[in-house]
Amino acid sequence: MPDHRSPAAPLTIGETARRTGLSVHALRFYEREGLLVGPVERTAGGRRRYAEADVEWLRICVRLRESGMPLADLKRFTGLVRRGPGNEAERLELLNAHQRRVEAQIRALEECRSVIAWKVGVYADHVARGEAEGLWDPAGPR
Amino acid sequence: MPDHRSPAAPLTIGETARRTGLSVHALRFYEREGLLVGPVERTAGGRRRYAEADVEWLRICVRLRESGMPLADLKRFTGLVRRGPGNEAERLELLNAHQRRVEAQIRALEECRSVIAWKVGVYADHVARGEAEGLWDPAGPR
DNA sequence: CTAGGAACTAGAGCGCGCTCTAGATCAAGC
DNA sequence: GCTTGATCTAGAGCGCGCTCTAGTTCCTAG
Repeated sequence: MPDHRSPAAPLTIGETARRTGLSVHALRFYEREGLLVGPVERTAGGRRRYAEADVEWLRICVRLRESGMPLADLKRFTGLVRRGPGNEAERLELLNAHQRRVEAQIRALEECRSVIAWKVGVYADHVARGEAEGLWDPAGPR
Repeated sequence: MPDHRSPAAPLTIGETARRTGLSVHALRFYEREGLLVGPVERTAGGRRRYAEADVEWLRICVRLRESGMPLADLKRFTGLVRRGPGNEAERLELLNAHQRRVEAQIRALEECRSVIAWKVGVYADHVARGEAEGLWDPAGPR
């Protein structure tokens, strides 16, 4: 079965920035830091040309970063991937650990949310009462 | 046996740190930054004595911080509270805005979680297959 | 009285993750 | 050729939120 998709024209750094949500600066920074699996291609004039695979990898990086993975861990993970097949178990372990952290984060945020919601309730009540009665409790809620 | 509850014996900075989860350093820092509603009491010798109300306020601060509120916003909120009754609507607005951000954060994290879960699935599959067959796809998943 | 730990102040320092600068080069359109 | 804007490199700088230092003072126990 033939592949209908075009051979994915390489992207400039600007286009890659737009597609990943990273800044151009950040893209160069990530590269310097070794957060890309393979070396990025260059034009004769020295400009970077990103392949689709690079963009996909970067999108995963963005997710990992968004969810709080430190650059150091991301670097470790990238290193494993760069070293090629054979260490999938290790990669899995790393991702699993991160996943657990993400879940903990979500739980923590949900708790915060409920505390804030309670506080919002207190104020909403207070405001409603105030508007109704034009009277504030001098020792009201903080 | 001393009563840790009622007339709420004032707490040392160390005890307050333990109860709020903030460091002693952070407590002093917060005070300098004007993140406390009222001035903290002092002993004759100049040591801080925190009241229960301070601890409660700090616990809210911790939740707000944990959920990503910048110190600057926290400071604004504290300012409103310090100015006393009359600006509850403004406080409510601030908290509501933050609540929306928290919800957005949770949604974002949940999306990350699902991306990561997918990736974990890919690897888990890979590892299982590899253990079963002792064979790795040279162009396997990143 | 003495020792040891907790707390005090003012201010410097730090870790993270970019972000920005400077000065040069490249590439596309007129 | 010239202009304009994107990109290049190496490295400095920054914003945030604490954290740590130095040198001193307080307080409690023995």
